[in-house]
Amino acid sequence: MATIDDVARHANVSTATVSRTLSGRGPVADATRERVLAAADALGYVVSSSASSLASGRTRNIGVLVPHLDQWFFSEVLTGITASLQAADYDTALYVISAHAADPAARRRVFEQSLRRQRIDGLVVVSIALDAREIAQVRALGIPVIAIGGPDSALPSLSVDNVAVARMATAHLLALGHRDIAHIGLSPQFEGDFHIPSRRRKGFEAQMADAEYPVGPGLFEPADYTMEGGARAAHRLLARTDRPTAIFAASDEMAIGAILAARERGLRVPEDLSIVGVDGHELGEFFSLTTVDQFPLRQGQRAAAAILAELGHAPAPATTPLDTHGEMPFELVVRGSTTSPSR
Amino acid sequence: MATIDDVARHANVSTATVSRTLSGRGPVADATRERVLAAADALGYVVSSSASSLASGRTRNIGVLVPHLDQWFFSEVLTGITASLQAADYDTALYVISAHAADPAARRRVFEQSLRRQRIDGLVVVSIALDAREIAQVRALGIPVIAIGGPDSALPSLSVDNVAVARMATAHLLALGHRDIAHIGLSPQFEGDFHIPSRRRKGFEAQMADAEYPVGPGLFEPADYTMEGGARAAHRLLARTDRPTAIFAASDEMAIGAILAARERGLRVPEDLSIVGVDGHELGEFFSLTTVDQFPLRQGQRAAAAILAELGHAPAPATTPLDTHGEMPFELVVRGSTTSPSR
DNA sequence: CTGAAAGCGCTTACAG
DNA sequence: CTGAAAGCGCTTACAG
Repeated sequence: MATIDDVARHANVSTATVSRTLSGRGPVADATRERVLAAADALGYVVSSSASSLASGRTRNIGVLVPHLDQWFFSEVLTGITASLQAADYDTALYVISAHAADPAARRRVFEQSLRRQRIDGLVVVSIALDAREIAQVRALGIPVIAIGGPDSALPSLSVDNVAVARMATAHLLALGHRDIAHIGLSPQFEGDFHIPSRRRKGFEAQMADAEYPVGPGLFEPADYTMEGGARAAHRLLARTDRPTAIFAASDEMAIGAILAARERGLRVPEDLSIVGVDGHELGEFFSLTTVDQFPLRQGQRAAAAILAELGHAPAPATTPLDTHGEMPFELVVRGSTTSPSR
Repeated sequence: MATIDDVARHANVSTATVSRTLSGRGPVADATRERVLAAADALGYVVSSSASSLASGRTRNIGVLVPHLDQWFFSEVLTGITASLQAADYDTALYVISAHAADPAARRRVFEQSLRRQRIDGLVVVSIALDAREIAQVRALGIPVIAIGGPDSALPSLSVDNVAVARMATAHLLALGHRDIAHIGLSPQFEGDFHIPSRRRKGFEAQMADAEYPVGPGLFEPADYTMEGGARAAHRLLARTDRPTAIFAASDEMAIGAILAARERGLRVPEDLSIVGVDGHELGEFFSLTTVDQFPLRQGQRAAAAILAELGHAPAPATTPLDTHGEMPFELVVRGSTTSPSR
C-alpha cells in the first residue's frame, strides 16, 4: 500500500502538504493541490486510518449500541444511522449488547473495554436503558453521545414522546367509540433494559383515565415485542368472556400478531376487533394496520446528523442540540384495522 | 486517559513489558505481570486501538458487508458474526452497500475508500454478488475474506448448497404426491446482485425434471423476498384456473406471505395448498411453516470463526479452510404447511 | 503557501 | 525475563 511518503515524493512536496491537501485542512496552492491529487490518484493512495487517528485524535468512526438486530425498528434505525454516516464518510462500529440479565460479563466488557479503546468519535445508543454506572462510563468517554428512545435517559436523546404516541393511538380508538380497550405491552421483566414500553403503557392509561374509562383489570397483557408474543397476548385477551373491542399494541409486530390471532379465532378485524400498533412497520400496509408511525429511519438519520454536527460536520440541525432532548415527529396512519365497535 | 507510559511508571517497568503483559505476546515474570496488571487496573488503562494498530498492523476489527438489514436472514447472520467477534474481543465494522443500480457511487466508495483505510483485519461479505472489479479490489486488500452465500463466488465462501436445498424442499413436496408445484423466486432484475436465488430455482427445476414432472409454464413467479411480495406472487399463482397444489418459496418470508395469501382466498393450508420455504425463520413455528432450515446464525458464527482462525485465533475449524468453499448444513423441518394434495 | 520536525501511543526486534 | 530505541504513518503547530 502506498504511504503518504510515496505520494509526497511523487508530487515533489512534503508530507505536510499532502496531508493538508487530502484533508482539506490548511491552505494549499491550486497548482500544488492538482499535483498532489494526481499523485495520490496514480498511486491509489488512501490514508491509513490508524495513523491518521493516532496523529489527529479523530477516527471517523461512530459506535452504535443496539440490543438486537432482529426487530424491524432496530434494523430500520441502524439503516438510517449507517446511511447518514456513510454519506459523511464515516464508518460504523456495531456493538450488540445483551440485556443485563443475559450475559452481564459480555455487557460489562463493552463498556469497560471495547468502547474505551478510542476507536470511535461518537456513540449512538439505541433503545437501551443504561444503568447509572454505564451512563457514567459512557460520559467518561468524552465523546458526543446520543440516545434514541429517551427522554428519561440521563443522556442527550432523541425520541418520540412515547406518552403522547400512546395517547394518540388510544384517543383514536376512543374517538371511534371504543371503551373496552386492552393494551399489549412489554413484560415487566424487561423493564430494566427498556424504558419506552412503560411510557407507552402510561400514555394509554392516562388517556383512558382522561376519558373517564379507566382500564379494567386484565386489560393489560405483557408480551415480548414479537409477532408471536403479540398473538399469544391477544389470544389471552380474546378468550375472555368480556373480551375487549379494541387492542392497542405497543409495537406493530405485536399488533400484527394480534390481527393474526383474531383471524384464527374467527373474529373479523376491524368489525369484531379494532387494532392499533406503533412504529410504521413495513408490513403495516400489507396487514392494513392502523398505527402511529414514528419514522425510525429518520430517527437514525437524525441521531447520526446530531453526532456529526457535534463533531463539526454538516449543517448542525438547530432542532437537535445535543444538550437537550430532541422530540421526533410521529403520525397516526389510519388503515383498515380500526373502526367503530359493533356492540 | 491513561497511557502505557503511565502504567509503566506506576508498575516500575518499561512500556515494552507493559505491552508484553497486556498482549500476552512475549515472556513476563509472574511477579512482574502481577504488578503490571495491578497498575493497569488501578489506572483503568485500556490500550489505544489506533496506536496499537499502527504499531502492530493489527486492528482487531472485522468488516462486514451486507446488502440490507431489514431481512431476517441478514440480521441473523450479522448477529452470529458480531457475537462470535465480540467473544474473541474483536469489533465489527458494518458496511451496508446498496445494489449496483441503486447508488453506484456510494457502492464504489466503499470498495475504493472505506475498505482500503486499513481499518479492518478481515472481511465477511454477506449474500452479495460482487462484480469482477470488486472482487479484485477485495483481494487486493490482502486480508482474509469470506463470503456467505457462495459458492459461485470467486471468493472463499461458506454456504449451504442452494441447489440441494431447493431439491430437498421440492422432493418433500413430490414425495407427498404433488405434481403441480410452483416456485416463487427472485425477480431477474436483482440477479446481478445476488446469486443464491437462481441456484434455488435451478435446484427446483432439476428435481422436477428428475421426477419427470417438468415445470409447467407460469409456475415460476418472481418476487422481492418480502412477505408482501410473496403474497402477491402467490395471489397470481392461485388465481390461475389450473392453480398449483403446492408452492416452494425461496425464502420463509415469501412462504409466509403465500400462506397469508392463500388464507385470504379462502384456501386451507395445507389441505388446499402446501407451502415450503427456506431459512428457518423465527416465525416459522408461529405460522406452522414447513421449511428447509439453513441456520443463518450458525453461518455467521462460522464465518467469523473462519476469519479469526485465519488470523491465528481460536481452534481453526478444520472444516472451514478459507481456501475452499465450506458447505453448511441444512435440514428439512416439517411442520403443518405441507401435506398430500387433495386432488 | 510550504516544509522540517516533533509527537501521537503503541509494538517489536535486538541486545543483554 | 527486561529495557532502550526504532519505527508504524500520519497531523500539526511553528517558522519562514
